[in-house]
Amino acid sequence: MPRPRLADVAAAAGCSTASVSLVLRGEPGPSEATRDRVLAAAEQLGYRPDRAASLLARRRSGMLGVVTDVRSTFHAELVEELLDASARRGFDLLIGARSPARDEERAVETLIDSRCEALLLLGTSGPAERLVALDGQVPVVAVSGRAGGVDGVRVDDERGTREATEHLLALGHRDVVHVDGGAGEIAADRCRGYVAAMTAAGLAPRVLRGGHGEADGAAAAADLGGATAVTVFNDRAAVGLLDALVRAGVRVPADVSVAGFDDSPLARLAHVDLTTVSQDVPALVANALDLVVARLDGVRAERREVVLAPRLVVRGTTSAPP
Amino acid sequence: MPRPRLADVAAAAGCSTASVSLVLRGEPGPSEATRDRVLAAAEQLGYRPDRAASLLARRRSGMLGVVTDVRSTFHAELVEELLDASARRGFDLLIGARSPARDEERAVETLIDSRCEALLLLGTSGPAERLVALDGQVPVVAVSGRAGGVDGVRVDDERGTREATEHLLALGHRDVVHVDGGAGEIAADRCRGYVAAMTAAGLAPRVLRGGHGEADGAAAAADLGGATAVTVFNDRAAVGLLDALVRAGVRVPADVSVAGFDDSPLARLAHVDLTTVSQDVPALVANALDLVVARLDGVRAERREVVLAPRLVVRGTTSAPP
DNA sequence: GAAGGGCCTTAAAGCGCTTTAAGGTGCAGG
DNA sequence: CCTGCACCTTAAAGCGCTTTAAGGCCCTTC
Repeated sequence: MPRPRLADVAAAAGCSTASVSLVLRGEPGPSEATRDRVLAAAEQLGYRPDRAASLLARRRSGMLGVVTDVRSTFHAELVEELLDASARRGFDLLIGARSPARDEERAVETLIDSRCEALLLLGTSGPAERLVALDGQVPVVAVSGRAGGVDGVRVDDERGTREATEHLLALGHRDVVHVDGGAGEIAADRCRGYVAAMTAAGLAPRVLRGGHGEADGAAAAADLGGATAVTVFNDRAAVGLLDALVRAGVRVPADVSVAGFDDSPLARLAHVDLTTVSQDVPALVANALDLVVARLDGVRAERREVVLAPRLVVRGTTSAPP
Repeated sequence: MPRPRLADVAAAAGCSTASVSLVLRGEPGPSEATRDRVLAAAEQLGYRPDRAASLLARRRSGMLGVVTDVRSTFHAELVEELLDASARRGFDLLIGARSPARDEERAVETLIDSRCEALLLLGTSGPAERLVALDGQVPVVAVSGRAGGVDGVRVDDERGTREATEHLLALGHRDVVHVDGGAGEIAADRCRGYVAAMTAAGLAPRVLRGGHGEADGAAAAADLGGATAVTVFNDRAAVGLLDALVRAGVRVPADVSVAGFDDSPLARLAHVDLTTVSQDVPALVANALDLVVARLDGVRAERREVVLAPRLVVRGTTSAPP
């Protein structure tokens, strides 16, 4: 018994393949009676549509293009979630890696070339006019990055570090420093949140030079001075800092409290147990896909930006000052 | 200018679409002259085949089914690599999760139902006759598990722990214990490797009850006795053990050396830096896909089993005994 | 020179689904 | 009783590619 096709269902339901197609996709047209018969027949035969044929007939590719920065673990997380979430919505993912050498424009070209129906740019910082032009060709959504003129989804970074800092202040810390993430919009936002919380509390902010990686965080360990608490640009740098502190015999959180940003899997490890700010990757991804789908279905034309609230996750690396 | 199709290339090359199709897929038939013209035309037009149409016409789905144990991080690694490697070979992956509640047979059913062309069973332990029967329906490859009667790819687990143990013995350790992984073929193999190395060295083996997770490893910490070195079933358990030791004030590797198994990302973290046995996930996956492809292309009929050599990765958790 | 045989090439028939335009049907209104 | 209209339904034409069977062409061979 070969697998049933549309025609088999049609035969069983006593109608045409056109009707079956309409019913199974929930399109308007067929009457209630036809609908019932078709659904019953499909169910009874265990019918499963053929994706390739469907895509072919509707002239779609079923592919979404993603441009990601190869070096970012946060992007890796986003991609992983995207892989899942987009599969659930019936899309395949084509991943275009961007690196210092191979810039975004190039990656985008390849993706468009490969019939992607829409593009998700992770952490893009391209000039607005380029993005808008691109958006003219194919729907574009900027995920976790500044979205100049195109749809975007991101977490409120400023609020994230602000809340982390406020958490430390509430614990009684006064000398709180921030290890920043170097250049870039996101690092600037996070730094701003820290500064805002400190100034609001009438305290003087102090920012240490940092970066995206473990080594950057570790390097900052020497400059803490008398600080009893630190907010760090991201989890990787925070873990580096943590490691340097432990090796130096500094107890965390007894002597120094540390808070990261991202809630990466790293932070969740039992023996790291880092207090951090969660970006809610699933929500970020789900929203991005919603935007994409809405555009593809032609439901919406105007630009939209979604800003999600960050969520402070308090774990074991923060406590009251010594 | 809409994207070129086969007919456009045919027109440009002055031949039929049939010839173009043959040439582009490297099938025999067309003459050298035709081949050249077609390739030139395709290149010139920037032709890219339409996967959906191609799959449809050749009655294939382009999908591979993978059955994985949701709880295993090692499986997660395999899946991640598979995602990549199979995409490169033009396959989509359909993942069927297996858990204590939802057994392998069920997952397999769904996958076959969804038109998968072949199945990759991760860590299966199904009875040989069931696997063979399944193999009759669709090519099956057992990855990292005992392959009863069907194609299989795995690492030599016994040799892995044997080499890890030998490494510790070579460092001068005498009192080496093994924390095992509970029931299962793999745990048994690894345990056997440890025992073999110890007996060969004229020492008495001592095996502690363990398991797959961090907690299992941590629990074993209390039972080490005077042991100066430990080989652990897998990295997760080893990290748990490590954590328990550090918290108890035991220095690693100064007081106790620890070796894991899997070379998971966990082991590679700077502040874990675990000596472990690498399974070479990319090789495992590449071999598995080779087996699948060979079967699908009908190149081979007889069963084949690939056993890869493990590789000891010496990092910072092992050193000479105190 | 006819018959036979390699080699290439191609027309045409799908693959399983979507979509569009045309064809019923039944009922209200004239 | 004929129109007109609103609703359903369906035949048929693809989507872009693969594949098969048939056809051409040009040598050989007798």
